[in-house]
Amino acid sequence: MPEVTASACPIDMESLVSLCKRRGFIFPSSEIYGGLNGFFDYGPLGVELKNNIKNAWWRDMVHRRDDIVGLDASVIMHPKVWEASGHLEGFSDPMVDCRESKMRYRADQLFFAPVIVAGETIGYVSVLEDGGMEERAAERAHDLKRKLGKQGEMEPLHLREYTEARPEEYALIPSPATGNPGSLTPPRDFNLMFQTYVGAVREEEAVAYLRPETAQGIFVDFKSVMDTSRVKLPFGIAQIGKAFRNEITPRNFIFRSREFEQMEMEYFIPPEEDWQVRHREWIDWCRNWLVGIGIRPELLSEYNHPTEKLAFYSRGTTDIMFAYPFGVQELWGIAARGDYDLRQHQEHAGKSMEYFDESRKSRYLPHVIEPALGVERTLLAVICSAYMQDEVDGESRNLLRFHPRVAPYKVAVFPLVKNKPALMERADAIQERLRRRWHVFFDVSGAIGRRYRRQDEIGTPFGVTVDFDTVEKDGCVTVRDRDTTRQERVSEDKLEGYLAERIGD
RNA sequence: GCGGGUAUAGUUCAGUGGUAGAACACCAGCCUUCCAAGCUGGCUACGUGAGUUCGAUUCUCACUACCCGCACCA
Repeated sequence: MPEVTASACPIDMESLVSLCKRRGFIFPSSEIYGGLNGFFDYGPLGVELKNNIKNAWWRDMVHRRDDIVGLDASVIMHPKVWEASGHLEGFSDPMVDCRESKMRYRADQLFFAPVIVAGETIGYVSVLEDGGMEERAAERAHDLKRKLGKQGEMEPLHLREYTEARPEEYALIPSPATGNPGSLTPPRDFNLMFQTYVGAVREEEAVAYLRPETAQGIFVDFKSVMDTSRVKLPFGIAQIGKAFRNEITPRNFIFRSREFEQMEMEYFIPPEEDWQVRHREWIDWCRNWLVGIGIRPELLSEYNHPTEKLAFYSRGTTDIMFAYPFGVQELWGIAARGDYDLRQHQEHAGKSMEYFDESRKSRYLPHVIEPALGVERTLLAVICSAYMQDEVDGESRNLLRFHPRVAPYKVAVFPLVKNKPALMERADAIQERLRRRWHVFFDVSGAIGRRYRRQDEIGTPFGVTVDFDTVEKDGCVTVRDRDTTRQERVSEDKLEGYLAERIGD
């Protein structure tokens, strides 16, 4: 299989951002006040596209399966949820900057050790974490000893994380970039959770957090759902909702923003079931779903997290990647999380999270497979997949070939000309009727060709034109196809059925 | 967070120390019998805040946002 690269993406970043703004898909947040880094607004077309993506996911994930139920938990939850989940502790990365070289490192990936020769500390060495760091640290220690002309036996190096350095040691540890001590800052915490206060009084006890992921709502409500929904293992709980992360550097348009929306599902399975089989099933399901809403399969790839780099609670994670204009990046993460989350909440809350298995007459904590997908990342992938330029009769044409399921407008209705009342009335009656079922765009101004092109650019799959024959002769309208520009005469009473067949849902 | 670049109309771009122009787009009217036609008219901009100056969109500084690279992304 050929490697998927960003250059495969049919649109560059600048054109993409410009198109989104120009056509009313996405605006910078609070633009009249200068904008706000990491936040975005969705315009008339953007909100339709976004809702269509969410609805498609919900229908396929919840309505069209008998083993998954839905949930909508609150954004702000008890602060202890985030203690139990590990986000309060682990969602922050201590960072260290080198003031001289302007390099930045994660403090837990920077290791240091004092060099002790003949009982005297002659200096420090530092290395970045990797397989050969022990050897490199030893080399540097010997270099240091030689440089200072010290004699005597060197004690074995004891490497420690920079996070464990004592304050008086910060100035003594050399920067890995320059080799000189004195330029490293103390480790600084970046907590990615937004803080707020519950109630009008701003005091410590009132501190709460905006959720950084929707998944914890599912784990916390696991028992309630189980007790009320007559679900039996294996089963899943799905949720769509906003999440917030105070990212250090939001980048790449809506790809990494501070306020975003997740579509997450936790699929609970018996602990002894072969999780790898389930995991694979879900990866395939997710990939098929993406292709089904119009994402181009040749822009998708998979990335398996190497076992040694997995988060401690994860047994295996596969990302479905997409070739965005700015690189091949994670779109959908499918993680096997074991029973970590339920176990944590069981311990912290002191409430049993166990499932009683009727068939085995035993109690246990289920394990979980978690497919987690960002709505905005999906939306971006949908636009990138749909974008194309082609040529019609020598004229270049921009179009978005949205799958009808996600297209903001499903059909546009036009009177061929607007200065003939008979055509106007008939077209108006048709749009009224179609509007009961679909989102319809009604456009009377300009030449008919221009109106077709306008719809091409916003991805409306079908155009319906009322002409003189419609009114005077055969009662048929012209249905024009966005992708092929081909036209077909369809009798007015068959129109709705004709469109329904092609739009689906 | 660091370095570099950018900021003028909805978009893409001109331009000036003395109140800004084009193209396309958009709106209205006329015309128009199926792929961005034509004519007429119209709307809309110097990112924000200071400073220098008689006067700043233009020069200076700060801020904000965006783009590229680095770093980061439990």
